[in-house]
Amino acid sequence: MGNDDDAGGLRSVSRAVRALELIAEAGDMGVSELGRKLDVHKATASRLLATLADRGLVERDPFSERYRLGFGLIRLAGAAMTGLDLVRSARPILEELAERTRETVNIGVPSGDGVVYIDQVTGSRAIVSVNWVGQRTPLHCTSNGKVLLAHMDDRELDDYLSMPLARMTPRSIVDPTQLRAQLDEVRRRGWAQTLEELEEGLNAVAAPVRQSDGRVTAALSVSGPAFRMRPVDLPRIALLATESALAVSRRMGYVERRFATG
Amino acid sequence: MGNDDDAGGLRSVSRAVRALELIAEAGDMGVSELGRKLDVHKATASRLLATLADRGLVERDPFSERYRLGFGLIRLAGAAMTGLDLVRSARPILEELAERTRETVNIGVPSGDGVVYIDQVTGSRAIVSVNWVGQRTPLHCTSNGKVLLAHMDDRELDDYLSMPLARMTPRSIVDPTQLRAQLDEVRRRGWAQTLEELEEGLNAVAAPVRQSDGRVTAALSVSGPAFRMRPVDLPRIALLATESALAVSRRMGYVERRFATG
DNA sequence: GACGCGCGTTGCGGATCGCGGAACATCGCA
DNA sequence: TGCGATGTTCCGCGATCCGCAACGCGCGTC
Repeated sequence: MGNDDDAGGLRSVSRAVRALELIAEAGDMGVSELGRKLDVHKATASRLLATLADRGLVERDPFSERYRLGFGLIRLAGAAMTGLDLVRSARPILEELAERTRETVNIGVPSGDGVVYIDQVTGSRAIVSVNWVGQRTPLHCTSNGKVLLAHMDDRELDDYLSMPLARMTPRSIVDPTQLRAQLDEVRRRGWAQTLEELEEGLNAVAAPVRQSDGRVTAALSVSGPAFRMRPVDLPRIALLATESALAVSRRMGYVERRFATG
Repeated sequence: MGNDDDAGGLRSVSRAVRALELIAEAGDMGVSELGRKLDVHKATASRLLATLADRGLVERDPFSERYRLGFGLIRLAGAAMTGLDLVRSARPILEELAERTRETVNIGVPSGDGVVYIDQVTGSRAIVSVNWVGQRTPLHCTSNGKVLLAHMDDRELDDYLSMPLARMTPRSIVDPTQLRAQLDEVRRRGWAQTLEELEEGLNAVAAPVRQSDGRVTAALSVSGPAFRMRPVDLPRIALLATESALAVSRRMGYVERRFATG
């Protein structure tokens, strides 16, 4: 899913990034295997991996001799996160929200045709804490994703809906018309919800985070098990999420307008 | 610090990674500036950044027009972390340790001439939770680092100690002889401590995590404010940390030997 | 043990791709 | 308006990196 082919740009660099993505998807990779997937000679793949390993972006398992993503990436990502003022500004607010709701709080941004979680705070009631940071999930079956879709340009939204929507669970919304109706509601009331649409037993609500120019560039969600986050509970939780999202937006320099619509 | 020059390998790829590291250090960067630091023509830097941006590893601030690290890196790092069995295995144990000590727990691995934290669980008493994941800190003034140094090959250790040790606080150990004595103690009693050597007011203890072959490849630490983690408290906390580290080691396939020394 | 098959790593020569220079557009500033 | 700095695009040439092939290695089979 999301094989964005080979875009333009410097060839080896492009190829290197592609290699990293492939390894990320597969978990690990051998030289010849990478060569086949990149459609290059295995000698080329070998040299590429050697370079990446030299720089610490990949490393080889001592036993299987296969390549995996390396710690260098984690270091770079750490710098990326601290460099992103969004994470910096949002952190304390996410923590407060996690404390108030006692559930897991995530903040995500659009990336490709999905949403990537860039930070997470685990609530005290979370039984098993899955770390979603860095994960990419589909837009149409996550609450964060619905928020982002709801505030997307019409053209982009049309593009997205022109592709078939993946069914992750029986309750995933895969009908574009139905999804559009939901997105209208999201815009109207200011928050989105998902009811076991990504994973069975997992509900969530999300609210938009705005940049200083008012554009929605991120979304903030509270998610938890369906038995604790029943549909009847969601409006209350969503209110807290909306407040927090607004607080983050303010930190990003957003000031509310007094226009009724935006 | 740690400008590892231009190592071998494919040129543009090497250069691209170098560029990412430079941007990580500086926070953000312009085209010409990068060109100067990489010692290439600005046209080259422009193309390089365009390619990286195309692939999502960097992105440009809409206003300042300067480049920053992008979300693509976070996505890759997320995959790297879930791919690393160390993080997977350690997570629940870190959480248990954080709950028992109510302080912040980190796990780190050596990278270059420092230690990189690859995962962290924030304890409930942590006042302000700094996210260290992805950060690189010097070996000689962190408890994790001391553990790693203590179990390093003699040659590597000599190399490290041949360079001057940075003084981060007044209490940093910068005398190689004194540090060696501490490392002996770390090996003997099985855990390391730092007393406000990295940051004033911050104490920590750490214990070694071993791979299946017995080599120490990571370290696990508990850190907190000096007034809660007084020197007299450290042995008790270190005992917990050592137990947890051993539990992680076992999950990695390590079985204790009955030899007195190793 | 010989053989075939797959993996990964090195030389090597030659085509390709990317580098550097230059020109151009833009912006801020005096 | 001129100046300096930044960033992008075009073009020709040459270093670089690719594909080939050969080699070493491990594994299973005949």
